[in-house]
Amino acid sequence: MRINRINLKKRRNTPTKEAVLEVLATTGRAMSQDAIEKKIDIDIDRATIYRVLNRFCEDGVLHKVVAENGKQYFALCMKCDENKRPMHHFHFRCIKCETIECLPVEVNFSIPDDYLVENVNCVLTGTCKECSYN
Amino acid sequence: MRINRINLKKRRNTPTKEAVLEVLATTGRAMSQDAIEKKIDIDIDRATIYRVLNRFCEDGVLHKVVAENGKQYFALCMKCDENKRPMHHFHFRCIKCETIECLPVEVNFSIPDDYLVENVNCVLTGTCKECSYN
DNA sequence: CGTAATATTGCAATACTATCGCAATAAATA
DNA sequence: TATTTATTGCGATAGTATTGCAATATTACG
Repeated sequence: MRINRINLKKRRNTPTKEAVLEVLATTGRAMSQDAIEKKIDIDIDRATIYRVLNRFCEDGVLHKVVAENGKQYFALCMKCDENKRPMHHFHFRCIKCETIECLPVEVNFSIPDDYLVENVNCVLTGTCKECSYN
Repeated sequence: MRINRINLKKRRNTPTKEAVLEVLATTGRAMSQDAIEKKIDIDIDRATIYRVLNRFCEDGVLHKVVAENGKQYFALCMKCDENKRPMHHFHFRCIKCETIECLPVEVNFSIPDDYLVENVNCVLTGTCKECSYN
C-alpha cells in the first residue's frame, strides 16, 4: 500500500491534464507554459495550464526548472525508467531551438552540513547538439 | 597595455555606480535590484540600478545569477583575490534570510563536445548556515 | 441512473520583474 | 568654460505567473 503523505488532495482526470502530459511525453523535453499551449490542439486557458503544471509538480509527476531567462520549464520525472535520470540533473537550454532538455548528467556538490538544501536548479545555456551543426 | 575587446564604450564614474559597488562589496553577497536599492542611502531609480548592474556585467565586474524564483541576482566577480572563486560556482539562496551567496564550490559537468555551453546557472535553495541554527 | 460534493476551468484582474524611449542632467575632455 | 555624450529619471511597456470568483465538469454514492 502506497501512501502519498505529501499531497492528500483528490485529483480528477481531465482532458487538459491528459493533453499536457501527452505533449511532455512526446517531446521528451522541459517545456514552458506557452510552448505547451502551442503544442496542444484544444484551446486551454493559460492559468489552467499553470495550475495543472504546478499540481503535477506537487504530485511528483513533473519537475520544474527556471532558466536564466527567468522562465519556468516543466519536464516529466523519469523515476522508474530505463532512461533513468539522476535525482538532480543538469538541464540544457538551447538558445537556437529554444528548447530545454534534461541531461543525464548528475549534479554533484559538497557543502557543509549546516546548509539545508531543498532545491537544485542547474541550467546550462548555449547551442545544443542538433543546432550546433546548423 | 590592456585592451578590453568586449566592450569599447566609455564609462563614467557616478555616485550610483559607487554606491552599488560599495553595497555589493560590503555584503559580499549576490543581491537583487530591490535589495540593493534598499541598502543604498541615496535615492536611485529602479531602471538606473538595472542599467548600472547590466553594464557592470558587460564589463566583467559583476556576474548575474537567476534563481528559481525567477529573480536576477548580481555579485562581484572575484577574479584576482585570495577569496578566489571558481569560474563557474554554485550559488546558495536562503529562503529564510532571502540572500544569495556565492559558494566556493565549482560546478563540474561533462557533456558531449557538440554542445556549446555559453552560460552556467546553478543555484541551490534552502536554509543557510546561519539560519539553520535559528 | 441521478444527484450531491467538490475539483477543475475560464476569464479578468492583478502582482511582479525587468526593459525601453526620450528628454534632462552630469561627467570627462579639450 | 564649452562641448560631447554617457548617464539618469520618469513614465510607459513587455513579459511571466498567480489569484479570485463564478461556472463547469468529474467523481462518488445512494
